Amino acid sequence: MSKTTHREDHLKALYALGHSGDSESEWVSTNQMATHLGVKPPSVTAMVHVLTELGWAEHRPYHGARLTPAGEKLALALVRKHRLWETFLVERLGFEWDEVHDIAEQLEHVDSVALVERLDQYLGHPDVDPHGDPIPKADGTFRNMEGVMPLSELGEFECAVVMGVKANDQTLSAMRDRGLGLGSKLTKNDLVTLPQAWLPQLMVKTS
Amino acid sequence: MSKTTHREDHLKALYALGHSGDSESEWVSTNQMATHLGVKPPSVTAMVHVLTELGWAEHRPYHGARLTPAGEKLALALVRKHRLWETFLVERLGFEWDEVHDIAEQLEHVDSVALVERLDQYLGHPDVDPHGDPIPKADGTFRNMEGVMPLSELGEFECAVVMGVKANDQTLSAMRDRGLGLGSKLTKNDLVTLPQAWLPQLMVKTS
DNA sequence: GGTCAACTTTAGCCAAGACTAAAAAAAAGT
DNA sequence: ACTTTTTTTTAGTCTTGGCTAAAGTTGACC
Ligand SMILES: [Mn+2]
Ligand SMILES: [Mn+2]
Ligand SMILES: [Mn+2]
Ligand SMILES: [Mn+2]
Repeated sequence: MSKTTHREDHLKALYALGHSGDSESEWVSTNQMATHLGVKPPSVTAMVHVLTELGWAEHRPYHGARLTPAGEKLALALVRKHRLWETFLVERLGFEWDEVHDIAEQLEHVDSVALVERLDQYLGHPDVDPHGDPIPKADGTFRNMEGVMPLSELGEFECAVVMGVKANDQTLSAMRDRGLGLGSKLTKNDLVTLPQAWLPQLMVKTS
Repeated sequence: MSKTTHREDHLKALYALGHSGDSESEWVSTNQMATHLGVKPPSVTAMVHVLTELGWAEHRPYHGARLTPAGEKLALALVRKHRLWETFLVERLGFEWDEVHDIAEQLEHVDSVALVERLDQYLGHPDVDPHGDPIPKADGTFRNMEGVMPLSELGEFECAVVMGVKANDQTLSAMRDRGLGLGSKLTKNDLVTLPQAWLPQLMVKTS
């Protein structure tokens, strides 16, 4: 990878791991980063030092790292590109939702502001990507996602609609085989029928 | 750049420089490669050794390098990707023909066979890119381009049609300002009116 | 054929990012 | 509180692809 691509992957990892909860940006441990990126901890320490030097992250030794506001802005731009490309691949090229992540992982590093903005326009300024994840706008704002929660945390309900899904490609493929997709309607009965592992992965809204 | 991207750029350079004439693949000098790629000659020598080791090029020291059949196949796949992306950028995203080369230079390195084939289908299997250059098919065959020659080599003619153009972005932009594009009709008068430097760059066919 | 200029390769160095092994710090257990 | 385990950092090495400077080769020109 280019120097830039490398830094971008670490920024994205910091962003993804720091926002896994609903709370503010959390401190992310070196081990978490290493696991997420598929490298060894010393490599992460080195890159965190670089990001700190660039003003994109701050580092408390033996405690963790997190993005600065500047780093967060860059990370959001990457997430925006990733999700726009995924949308293009599914909406225009006819890929399935379990086939696009790895390709978007490469496309997100193409450097051209004009390209991102034209792509966004071409796709009609979509709000969410094929997995129901919100696409940040150019200014970094998000679509409001309130009322959406994991199926596992839903209490009493009559009917729920799938608004998104947090799963790897293999699980996404299996869900597709069962006819699950964005907009699918679920009933109480599905709580028992579906694989239990999927319940926290299916993001739903009552209807 | 990634290891792969680097090798690919050298393969493309060998291809481009080795096919500049109409003849078979020619030996390409180290200096030519270095100039083309914007690096110093020793760097080229090193990469040529790597490509030779991989069976993609052959090297006659102090004489030059050229692609093997295996290397040529890989180079053609890259040219295919580059030109398909350029076509997408112009036809679908509305870029001008002088804005797409640098972006395609990045997109061509995205690694996914399925992506290239779906893109080709999405674009309706185009024969030529926005600059009139033929797009190799998946099997490596080309559209026949006979009858096309530089305007400077055209003898007597009544009317010629622009079939392609060999120019950098700056020149392409200037041509666009003059209303020139693929399909533009030229008359004898243009031989005097147009900038003389453009005559060998405008590929035309008599009509 | 000898000389010289141009080109190419080799030799040796640097930067970036990976790794392993060892040291240091923090957390956990008793 | 003291020991032990886990996590993180540092130290040192490897790979890849840049570079400059020096040496080698080719070929052109007398
Ligand atoms: Mn990536
Ligand atoms: Mn997604
Ligand atoms: Mn390229
Ligand atoms: Mn082109």
